[in-house]
Amino acid sequence: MNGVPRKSAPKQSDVARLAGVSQSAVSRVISGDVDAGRIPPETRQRVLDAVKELGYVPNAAARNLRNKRNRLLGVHTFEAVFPHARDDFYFEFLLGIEERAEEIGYDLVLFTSTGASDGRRRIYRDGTNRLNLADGSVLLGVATDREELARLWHDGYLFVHIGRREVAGAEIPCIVPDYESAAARIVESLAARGHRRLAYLREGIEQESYDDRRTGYRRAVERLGLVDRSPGFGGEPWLSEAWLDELAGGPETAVVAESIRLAEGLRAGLAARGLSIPADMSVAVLEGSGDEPGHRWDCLVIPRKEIGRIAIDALVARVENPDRPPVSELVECDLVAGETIAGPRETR
Amino acid sequence: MNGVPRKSAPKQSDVARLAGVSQSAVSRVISGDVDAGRIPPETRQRVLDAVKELGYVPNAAARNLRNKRNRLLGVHTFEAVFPHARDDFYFEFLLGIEERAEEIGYDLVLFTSTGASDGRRRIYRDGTNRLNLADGSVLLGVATDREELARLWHDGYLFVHIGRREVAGAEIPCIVPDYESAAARIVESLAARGHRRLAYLREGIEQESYDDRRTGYRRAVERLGLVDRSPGFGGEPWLSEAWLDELAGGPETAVVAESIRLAEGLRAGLAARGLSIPADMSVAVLEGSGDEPGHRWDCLVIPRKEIGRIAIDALVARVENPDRPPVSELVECDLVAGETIAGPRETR
DNA sequence: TTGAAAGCGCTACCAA
DNA sequence: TTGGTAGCGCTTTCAA
Repeated sequence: MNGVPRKSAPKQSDVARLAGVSQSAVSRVISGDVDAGRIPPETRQRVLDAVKELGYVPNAAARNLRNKRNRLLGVHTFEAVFPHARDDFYFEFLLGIEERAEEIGYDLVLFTSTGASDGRRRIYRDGTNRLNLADGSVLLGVATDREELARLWHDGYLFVHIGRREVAGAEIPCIVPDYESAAARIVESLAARGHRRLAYLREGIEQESYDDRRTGYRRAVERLGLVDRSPGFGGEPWLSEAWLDELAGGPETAVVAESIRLAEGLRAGLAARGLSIPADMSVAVLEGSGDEPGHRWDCLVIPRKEIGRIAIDALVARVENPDRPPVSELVECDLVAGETIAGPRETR
Repeated sequence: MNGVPRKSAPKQSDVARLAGVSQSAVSRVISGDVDAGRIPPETRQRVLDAVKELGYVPNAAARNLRNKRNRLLGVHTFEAVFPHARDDFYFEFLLGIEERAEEIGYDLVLFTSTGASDGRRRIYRDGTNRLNLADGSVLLGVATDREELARLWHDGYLFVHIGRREVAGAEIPCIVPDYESAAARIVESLAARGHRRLAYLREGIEQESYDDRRTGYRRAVERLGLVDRSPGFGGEPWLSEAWLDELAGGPETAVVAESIRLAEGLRAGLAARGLSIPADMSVAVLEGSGDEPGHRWDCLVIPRKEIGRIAIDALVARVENPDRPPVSELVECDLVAGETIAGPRETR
C-alpha cells in the first residue's frame, strides 16, 4: 500500500463511452470547435459531465502530433540560466519573457537537457534537435553558437534571437537594443554640453552589439564634426598606461566607454593621475540597466525586460502565422543621466 | 521572397526511402536500440548518411505519444518565478533544479500559462491540467493551493513539493528542510554556551515549516530543562513594546527568532532600551541562506540549491520507476556562526 | 447532428 | 537481419 492512485489517464474514448457518444463528438466538444459540426447543448453537456467525472485531460503529445502546435515556447540559453540570472544579464530578459508568456497563455520550456560537459549548451546533439518540442524558441546567450544558429535557420526552425547575430547565408531574426542610435544620442548630448574632443574606450570583444555601438559613435562624431584621436576610436581595445598619461595631459574633455568595467578602469587611472570625474573629464557609458550599484554613470539603459516581452510577441506572431516573414526588431534604449557628465573643463 | 526555407521536416519514411531500407530499420538505427534487431554496420551507415543528408531530426511529439515519456519535467510555482527569483526565495531552488536537470538530461517546463488575472497560478483551469505535459513536476511556492495539491494527488499525477505541505487524505511527497533538527541544534548550542533562560520570537504565519521550527525548539527546550516564559513560546506572534520592556529587565539571556525580520525588529527594540546584541542578549535565527547582506546572524542555512537538486532526483526516480512509492525527504540544514551569540551576560 | 475512419511520426512486435 | 504492421490519443474529413 503506497497510497497512490495509479489510474492511467482517461482518454477521449473513455469519455465517449461514458457519455454514450462517439469519440469524435468528444473531440469536437473538447477542442471547442464552435463552427464545425455544431453539437447540441444537451449532448455537449453529457460530454462535459463525463469529462468532469473522469477527470479527463487532453494528451498534449497527441495533440501536438496532430496540430503541430503546443502553446509551448522554448527558451534556449547557450549557458546555464540561473547561475548568471542574478547578475542581470539573463535576468531581466527572462522576466519579460515569463511575464509576456503568462499573459498570452503560453508555457515555457527551458532547454537544459542540451548541456554538454563543458558547460556550453548545444542544440543539436546526436542529431536530435530538442527544440522541436516547442512551437518556437527564444534564443539568447553571450556565447551563441553561430553554426547551430545557421543550422537551425536552414532547418526552417522558428525562433528569434535576443541580441543581434549575423550568420552568413542566413537572416537571423533578432530582437536588438538600438545601440547605434543610443550611442549617437550620447555623443549628441556630449556635444550639446560643449565637448568637442572625445576619446573612445573600446572592449576587446568583436560582437555585433559592439559593432553597433561603434558605428553609432563614429557616425555621430563625424556628423557633428567632433574630434577623436584615441586608440579606441582607431580600433585598439582597452586602456594602456601610456594612453592614460596622454589623455591626462591632452585636450580631450570627455570619454565614451563601451562598458562599465572600462569606465571603472578609467576612473582609477585618472584618479591615479590626480584627475576626477566629471570635474576633469566627463564619462558616458554605452551599457547599463539603470540600477547598477556603485557609481551612477551617465549611460544608456538596455530595456531588457521589454526586449524579452517583444521577443515573445515576435515569436508568437510567427508561430500563429507561419507565413509571416521573420523580421528583426530594434528596441530603443533610454539614456539615463548619472553623475559623470559635466561641461568641459577649461583647457589646461 | 522572405528568405526562409520552409521545408517541412523530413521523417523516418523519407530517410528510409533515401537509404533504401524500411522505416522500421531507420527507427532502430535512430533510437540506437542496441539489442533489438541488430543492424549490420553497412545498413546502419546508409541510414546514418541519409539522416545527415536530409537533416532528419526525430519528432518529439510522436516519440512522446509512443513512449509516454518526454524527458520533460514541469516546474510549477504558485506565483510568477522571476519577479521573486532575485530575493533568493525561488532562486536557489531553481539553481539546483536547473543544474540537476541539466546533468541528467531533462528539460524543464515552466508552467506560466496557468496564470490567473490575480497573479496567482492555478493548475486546473477549465478542466485542463497543463502539468500533464511533463513527465512529472516540481511544485513550489509560498502560497501553495491546498485544494489543487489534493486534486493533483488524487489524479495520480507525479510530483514532488518543495517545502512540507499537509493535506488531509493525501500524502504529498515533499522535500523539506529539517527545521526541527536545526532548531533543536540551535537550542543545544545556546545551552552549551550557558544560556538557561530563553525567549522565542514567533512569526504570525501558520505553516508547516514554522510548525517544524516550533516543535524542534519546544522539544529541545524541554529536553534540556531550559526555561522559556515568552509569549512567542506560548503561541503569541510578533513582539510588543510591553514584552520588550519585560525582556530588557528580565532574566532571559538569549532569544531565538523565527525570521530575520523579527530579529531585526528585536535588535531595534533592544537598542532603543540601551541593550546590544550579543553583549546583552544573544540572538539566533531560524532562517537564512548564509549570505544575507547586513548583520551576520547566527542562524540556520536552508540548503536551497541542494533541495532543488534532491527534488529533481526524487521526481525522476519516480518518473523512471512509477511503481516506486512517493516519499518525502528531510534535508539537513547547516548552522552558521554569526556575530549574534555570546555567553550569557551576568545577571543584572 | 453524428459516427467511422484516416492518418500525424514514431516504436515495437511478429513474421519472414 | 529485415520489413510489415498495429497502434499511441487526437483532429478532421467524409458519409450517413
